[in-house]
Amino acid sequence: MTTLMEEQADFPKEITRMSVDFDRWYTDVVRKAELADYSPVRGCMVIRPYGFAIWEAIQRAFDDMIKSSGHENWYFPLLIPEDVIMREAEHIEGFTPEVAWVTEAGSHGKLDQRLAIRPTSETIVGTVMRKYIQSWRDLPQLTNQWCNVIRWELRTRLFLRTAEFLWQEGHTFHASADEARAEVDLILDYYRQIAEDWLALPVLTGTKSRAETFAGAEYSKSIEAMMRDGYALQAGTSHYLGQNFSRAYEIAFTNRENVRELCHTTSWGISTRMVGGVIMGHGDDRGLILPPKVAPIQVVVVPIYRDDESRARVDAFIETWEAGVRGMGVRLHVDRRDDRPGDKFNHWELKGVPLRLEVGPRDVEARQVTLSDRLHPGRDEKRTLPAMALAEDLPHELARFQRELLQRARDFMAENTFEVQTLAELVEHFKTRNGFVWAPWCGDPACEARVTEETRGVTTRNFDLDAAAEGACLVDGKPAKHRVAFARPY
RNA sequence: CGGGCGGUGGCUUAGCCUGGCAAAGCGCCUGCUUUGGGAGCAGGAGAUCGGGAGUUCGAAUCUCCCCCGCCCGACCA
Repeated sequence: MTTLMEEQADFPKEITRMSVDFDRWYTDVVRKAELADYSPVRGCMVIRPYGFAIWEAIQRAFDDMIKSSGHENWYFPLLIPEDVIMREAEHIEGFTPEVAWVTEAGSHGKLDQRLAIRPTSETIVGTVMRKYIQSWRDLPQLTNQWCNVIRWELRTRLFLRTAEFLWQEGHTFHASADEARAEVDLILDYYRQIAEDWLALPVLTGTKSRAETFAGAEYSKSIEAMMRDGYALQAGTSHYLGQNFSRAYEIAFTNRENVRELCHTTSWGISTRMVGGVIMGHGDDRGLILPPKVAPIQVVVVPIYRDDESRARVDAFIETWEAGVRGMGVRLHVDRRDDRPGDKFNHWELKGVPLRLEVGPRDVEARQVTLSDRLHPGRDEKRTLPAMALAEDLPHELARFQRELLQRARDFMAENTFEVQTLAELVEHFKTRNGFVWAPWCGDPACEARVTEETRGVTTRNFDLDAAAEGACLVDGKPAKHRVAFARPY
């Protein structure tokens, strides 16, 4: 009884503990950390400044990457005429269940032709780009747009699956298949870098099975991250579309030999879902843990004082080093609210701020600050740093935190990655735990479907095309073509 | 889209079965006191009880329709 109460007292009272109910933990954290909230519109969310700032950091990082390789930002229309979106059969078949349509408009009344609200833009981009591409000299065209899309999802969750979400969608047009395939790999590696270097989330990179491939693509590749509950999150996809779309939209060019050829195209995207990945990939029972590189606030300062006099002394002390620290590019916030320190500690831990500096009269005396680390929140693990070296030390502490967070996630992924040879072993595994499970697979969609059926929801995530497969398919025993990762997906 | 549950000040909820002045804790505002891990006292503001229709002298409460959310299932490039 006492133990239970003490234990509970040690954790935020406003969020459900992860170990009790992961889904509720997630929703509680998203809302109480002020990342996002529900809206009056079914399945659509409001992204609040603290959550949007994380997305903005991801945007900046990725935008810089693609600009460095010659990609350009465009904007294409939100509304896509029905005849345009319908032209690629396989594509529209895949999307039809989720497309929202505009059928009437203001005083105009019913429209002659329905307009789809973009669920993705391959069709409109192809239709538009067709007129800018005539010669091999016009290629490659490396386009990207940052926008919103609508997919009428039946079950929604904040950030992870919403009816409207924000993303970037890249659409590129190439003269050869090899060049387009290389583009797919380049972008996939950018996505890996965003995940690992910025979000501190290790990922599996590989090719999707036929069943998991984008509608209309020749093949799709993805990055898959592991969440703290062992579920997989597809956090980015890069597709080789072959000539499927250029055939349907007549996107052709005249080559060096004066022969007309169809373009080879790609498309790729990451979305606000990545913010969900950060939350579920790093969080704990106290709330969020944010990677310094994308944290809206990297260091929070909590002044501690007894009276007006000590308050003035503490403030003056903070001012002696605050500008210097900011000058090093550190996103610092001084919490001067008239609340008690304990309140502030819990508040900023819930919001996942990497580092906290506690500054009280004792620190002022010693010309130092007390450092508390979100990865080691215990009272016993606080350290002190000399104030005069803060501008130098804090960037190092943040870099250390970033490394440690990535290592922690890597360790977690390693501890939750397994290997099996048979369907029976795989089914047994998923009865008691989650994680990534590698197994040999013959490539037959029927075998894949069988796994999903017997495990009630486990699917293939991706596989390395170049890796040699050994052994017999876990389902039908035929020679394995791939070593594929299975997991429960979000 | 099917089955189940829920929506009451900013938040968490009680009240609903059995119709009769809308209530508590937290948060918010003011003052005092306090401040090194979620303080205390005093006073105050804040709700057309998710929306609409109906039954009734009277509806948060009963009936019907709709909206939003949660859980389970189906679906998910």
